[in-house]
Amino acid sequence: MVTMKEIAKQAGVSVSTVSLVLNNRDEGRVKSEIAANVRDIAAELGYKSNPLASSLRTGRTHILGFISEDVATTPYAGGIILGAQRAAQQLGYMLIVVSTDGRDSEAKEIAALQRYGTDGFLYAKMSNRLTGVPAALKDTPLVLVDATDEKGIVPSVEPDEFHIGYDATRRLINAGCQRIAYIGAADPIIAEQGRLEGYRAALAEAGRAFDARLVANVSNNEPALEAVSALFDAERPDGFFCFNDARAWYVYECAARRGLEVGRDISVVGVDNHLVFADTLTPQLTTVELPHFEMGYWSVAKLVSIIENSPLDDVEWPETTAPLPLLNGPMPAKIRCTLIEKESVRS
Amino acid sequence: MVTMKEIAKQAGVSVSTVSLVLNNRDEGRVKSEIAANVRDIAAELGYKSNPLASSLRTGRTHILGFISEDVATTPYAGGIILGAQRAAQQLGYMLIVVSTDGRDSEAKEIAALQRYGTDGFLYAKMSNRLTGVPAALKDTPLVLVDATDEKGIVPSVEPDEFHIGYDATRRLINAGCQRIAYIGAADPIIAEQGRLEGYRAALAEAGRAFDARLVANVSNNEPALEAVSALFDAERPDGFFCFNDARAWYVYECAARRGLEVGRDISVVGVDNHLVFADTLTPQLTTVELPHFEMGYWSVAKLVSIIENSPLDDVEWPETTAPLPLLNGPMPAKIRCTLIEKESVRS
DNA sequence: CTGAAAGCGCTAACAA
DNA sequence: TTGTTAGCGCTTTCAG
Repeated sequence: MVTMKEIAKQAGVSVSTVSLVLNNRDEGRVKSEIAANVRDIAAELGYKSNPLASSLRTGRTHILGFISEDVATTPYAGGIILGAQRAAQQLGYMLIVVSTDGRDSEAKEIAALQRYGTDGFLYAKMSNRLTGVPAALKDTPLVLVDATDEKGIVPSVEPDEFHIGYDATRRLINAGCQRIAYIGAADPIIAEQGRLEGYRAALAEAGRAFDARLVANVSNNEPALEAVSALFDAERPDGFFCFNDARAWYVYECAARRGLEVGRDISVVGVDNHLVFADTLTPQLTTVELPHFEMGYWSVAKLVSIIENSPLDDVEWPETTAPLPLLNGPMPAKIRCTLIEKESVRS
Repeated sequence: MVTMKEIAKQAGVSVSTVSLVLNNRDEGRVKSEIAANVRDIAAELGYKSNPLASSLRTGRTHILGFISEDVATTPYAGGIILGAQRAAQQLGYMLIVVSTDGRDSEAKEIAALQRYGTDGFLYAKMSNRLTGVPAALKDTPLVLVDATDEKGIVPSVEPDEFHIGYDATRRLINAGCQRIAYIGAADPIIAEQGRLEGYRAALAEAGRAFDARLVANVSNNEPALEAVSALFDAERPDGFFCFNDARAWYVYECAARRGLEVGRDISVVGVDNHLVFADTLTPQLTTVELPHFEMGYWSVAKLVSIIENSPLDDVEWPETTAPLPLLNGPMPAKIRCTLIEKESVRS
C-alpha cells in the first residue's frame, strides 16, 4: 500500500500538503502546479487512501451499518441490499450488513458495529412494519427502510402501499375482471392496511361496492390454502389481488386443481416479494414490483445526507428501468410501485 | 468510548501495561494482582477495544470480506451468510458481504474491501461451480464457498453432491417408488454431475438399470415445464428426484394438472435452495437440506485458521440440528447433507 | 515486572 | 503558500 509519505517524498513536499491536495482542500492553500504534481504522482503510484487511518483522526469511518431482522435471509432483501450497497459505493462508503435473528443478537451486532466506528445505521424490517428503534441507535444517524417509526421520530423510506393496492386493483378492473378478490395478510402491518385501502379505493372509483366476502386474510400456513380454496368455490372470483407472491401461489394451486388457467380464466396480480415465484415459473402472473433496489439506494443516500449534513438533491440516481404506466389491456405486465419518504419530525 | 488511557489512569499504571493485560500477553510480565485490577476496571468501565486503532499498528483489521456473484440476491445465500456471520462474530471478526453483479464490479468491490484492510476473503458461487479466482485475491488468505477452484489450488468448503443424489434416490427407493425420474440442471456444474452420479449409484445398488429416458435436464425457463410434462406422460414416473426446488415446482404443477397428489400418487424429493418453496406451501415435498449455515460457518472458521495460522480443531461448533439418518418408511422428511472440505494443494 | 517512547497513516492546528 | 507538530488509540520494542 502506497502512503502519503511516499507521495510527499516523491513530490518533495510535506505530508500535510499531500493530505490537503488529495482531500481537495487545496484551493487557495497550495500552489496549483504543486497540487497538480501531487495528484499526478498519486495517480501514478496508484495511491488509495487508508480510510481506517484517517478515521482515527476524523472520527468518520465511512462505514455504514445495515441492520435487519431476518431480511437478509429472504430474497426479498436482496434488492434492497444491492441498492444500498451501490449507493454506498458511489458515495464513498462501505456497507456492513448484519442480520439479526432475535432481540438479543441485535444488540450484540449493533455493539460490534459501533466498535468499528460506524457513521450511521440503516434499520430494515420486512413488509413495512411499525417498529420501535433499538436504544443503542437513538443517538446515531439512522434511517428506517421499509418500516415506519412508531413514534414518528426517525426518518424512513418505504413503499407507497396505498398505490400498490390501488394500481393492482385498477389493473384487474381494466382487464375486465368482474369479481375481484383480495388475498391479504393476517398480520396488522402497514403494508396490509395500505394495500387494502388502495383496493377499496379502486373499487369505489369504478363504482363497485366493497364486498367483505371477497377478502381473505391469511397467514403463511397450511389453513391458508383451504381459506383460498373456500373463497374460490363460494365466490368464484375472476380476478385476484394478492398481498404477496406466497399468497398468489395459493391461487395458482387452486386454479390448477380446478382446471382453470391463469391468464385465461382468471387474472392474478401479486406483489412481488420474490418469495415464491421466479418469473419463468409463473408467466401469467402480473406482479407489482416493489422497487427494492431503489429503496435501498434512496435510504443510503438519505442517511449519508444526514451524516454529512448535505442536501439529498445532488445524489446521483442510478439508471433504473422506466416506470411502466398503468395500462388498459391484456395481462400480464409489471406494475411499478413508487416510494414514500417520511421526514424526521425532529428538525 | 472508553480508552486504554482512561483505564491506565484509573489503575495507576501505564497504557502499555493495560495493553499487555487486555491482550492476555501479561503472563510473567505483569504482576497478577495488577493484571486482575486492570481487568476489573476494564470490565467496570465497559471497555471495548478499538479494532481500527489497533489495526493501524498490527496490520490486522479483523475484517473479512465475503464476495459472491449474485448469491446475496437469492435466499439460498441467506443461510450461508448467517453462518459466516455467526462464525465471524464468535471468532472476533467482522464480516463485510458484497455481492457483485458482473466482472467489472467485482474488481471494484474487492479493491474497496482491500482499502479497509481486509484480513482475508470468502468467495462464494452458487451451486458448486468450478471457478477461477480473481487475480486481486491471489495473495490473500482465501476460501471458496460452495465452489471448487478449477486449478485445485485454493481451499474450499462445498456440499457432498454425490451423497445428495444418492440419499435422495435411496429415499425414493425405500418409499417404494418403482420408476424414479431425475429432473436435473442443464448447466455443466459440479453439483449436477455429482448428484446425477449419486442417483445412478443408488439405482445400481438397488439392482435397477439406469434409464436415460427418466432423466430430464432442464433450465429455469419456459420450456422446462413442457419437458417435465412430456416426461410425466411418456414415462409415468412415481418418484422424482429434483435438482432443486425450482425443478420440483414443475413436478408439482404437472401433478396438480393431472389430478395427482404428491405424497399419495407420486413422491418428490427436491434439493432445498429455498428458491421457490416455503415449507408450508409444499408439505409433501421431501427436501434434501443443504447445510447452508454450516457451510458459511465452516468456511469462516477455515479462513480464520489460515489467517491466524491456527488449527481448525478448536473452533467451537454452533449448535446444530442433529443429522437425520436415512429412514425407511413414509415420506416426507428432511434429508441432511454433509459437507466436504477440500484442502489447498499448496502446502 | 513495569513504564517510556516510538510509530502505524492520516488530519488539523499553528507557525513560518 | 507550505511545513512543523501534535495526536487519534493502540502495540511493541527497549530500558529500567
